[in-house]
Amino acid sequence: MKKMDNKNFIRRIIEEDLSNQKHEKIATRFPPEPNGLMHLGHARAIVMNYILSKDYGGTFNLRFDDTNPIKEDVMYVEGIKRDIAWLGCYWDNLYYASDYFQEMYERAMLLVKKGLAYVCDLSAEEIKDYRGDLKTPGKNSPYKDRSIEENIKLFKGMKNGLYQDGEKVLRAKIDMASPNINMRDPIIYRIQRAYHHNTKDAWCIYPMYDFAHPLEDAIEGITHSLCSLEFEDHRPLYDWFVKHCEMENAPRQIEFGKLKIANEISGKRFIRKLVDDGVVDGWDDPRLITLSGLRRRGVPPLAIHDFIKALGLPKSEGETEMHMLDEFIRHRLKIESRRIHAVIDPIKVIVTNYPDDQRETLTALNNKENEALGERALTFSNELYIEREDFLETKPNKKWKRLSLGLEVRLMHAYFIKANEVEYDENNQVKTIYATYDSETKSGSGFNARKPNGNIHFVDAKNAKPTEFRLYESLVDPDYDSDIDEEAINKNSKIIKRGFIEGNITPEERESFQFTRQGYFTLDQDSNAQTLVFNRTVALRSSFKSKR
RNA sequence: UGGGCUAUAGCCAAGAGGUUAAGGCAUCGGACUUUGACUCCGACAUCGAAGGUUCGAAUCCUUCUAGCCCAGCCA
Repeated sequence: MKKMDNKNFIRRIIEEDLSNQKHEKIATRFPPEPNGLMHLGHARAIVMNYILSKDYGGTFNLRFDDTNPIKEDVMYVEGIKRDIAWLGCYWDNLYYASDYFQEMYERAMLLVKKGLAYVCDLSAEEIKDYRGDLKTPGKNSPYKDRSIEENIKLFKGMKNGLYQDGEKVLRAKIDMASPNINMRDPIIYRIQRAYHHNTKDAWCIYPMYDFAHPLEDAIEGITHSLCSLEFEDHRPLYDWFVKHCEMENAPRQIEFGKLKIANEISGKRFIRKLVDDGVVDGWDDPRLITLSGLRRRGVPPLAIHDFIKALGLPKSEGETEMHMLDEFIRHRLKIESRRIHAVIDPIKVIVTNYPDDQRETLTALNNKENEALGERALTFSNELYIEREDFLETKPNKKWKRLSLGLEVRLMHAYFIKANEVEYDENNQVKTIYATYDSETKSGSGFNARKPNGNIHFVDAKNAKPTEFRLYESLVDPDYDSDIDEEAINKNSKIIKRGFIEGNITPEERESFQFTRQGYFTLDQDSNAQTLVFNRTVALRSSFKSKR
């Protein structure tokens, strides 16, 4: 796969700003609200803000937008930091919106003193009524004309806890008839007595996003403030606050399309329900596209970077197929992982002409495309396991390049074996294959007198590690074509198989392997001394089905 | 039907009046192969529609059509 890194309109803007000397260096930020964990969709914003700052020699801040204490929790602060660090997007500065509460209050007071903000006593419901709707203009609040002095006193009172929650709000004085509803005297501060994870009980008023966000950006000297499309009609307000609050730096808000993945669940509320109902095994379930889920599944962070870069930063909103990420994952794992044998669904093979008390050790390269990964010892005896799907009693067609009765295949890194007889179990399933091997055909010997009917992998049954394989399929039924809801959940999205890997392999923590001919798998934290547990990260591509 | 956006192949996405309309994923051929993998070669679009401007339009104009977002004291 060739590399690609799409140019995008934001790069163009940045390059212009740099060449015009509008900015000497740029500053970006990722501003999550700590009310849930990050998923692949957020990765676009995280990676792009990070990459852009690095590519143009600027800075990248991580800033928690913690302006609503009733929804937020330190637990998410820690989780988000961990996930972003895992992605390798190291921040130059870590800030919290709450660091700026005092300055925000002062700037809001400035607005009051300039006659650009007022305290409104309308109830939440009345404010909604006065706001009008999409087609009808709003009406002015009866409190809009209070004197500046009164507003100063009232706003101070709000801050000092003189009023009940919800009793008053501070509003910007803009235009109740604006076709842009965001400009209809938006609320700047609300009264909310809630314990804040950072500021504790210092404040009983909290700023609203539309007011807080531009100030946060301006205070940090952010030059390019990227956000998603739904904030496009908030931009006039963003600019209004920067201007009227007399901020020194005027950041530019630029909107891009959110990254949506087809057939995946990303709503925080939905994920939480799946976690609570036990449909998935926590926020880090490998079937989820949360960053923690992807990590547990074994996705290399750089594959996510590759994916994000390939997608670019468009203004259109489509749904990207998961296949695309899969390909970037394989590409990253291909070189960096050891390639070993694992039999996921075993059938026993008895090699009748190999002495029962004999065992030999063969050597195999761990990755022929990356010899730095060294080699390993692989054992061979008269009892082996091969993959159930690698055997059919009679060759079904000329394309069949696996084992059948009377045919010879090469066991990779070992010998040719020929299947002679099968034994069935009570369910009429093949239980044991009796085969003979040919000592002339040892791998590496240069034997080429006969061509085998294919090459398959195996594990020495006398030296095999019991392993649980967790094979994941889409959590969402691919055939479900209406909007994703609970009906769409694929109940068989997690398939557990029990088999073996080579006995001489000792995986490292979270090591990713290529199990030859099958796919990439990563050691799961549920592994223990008796049984290894592997998550399938992604299967190898296969043209087998389409050729059959 | 108020305002703000979007529309290029099955899926993403470059493209800024003159290019054979990049590239990736997927698909389909073929070569190679001790992974039916990898790799390599090859195939695969007239740009939402209709008009217009121009010697020349995916790019400019007009009118349509379709989809998304906005009426939280959420972000």
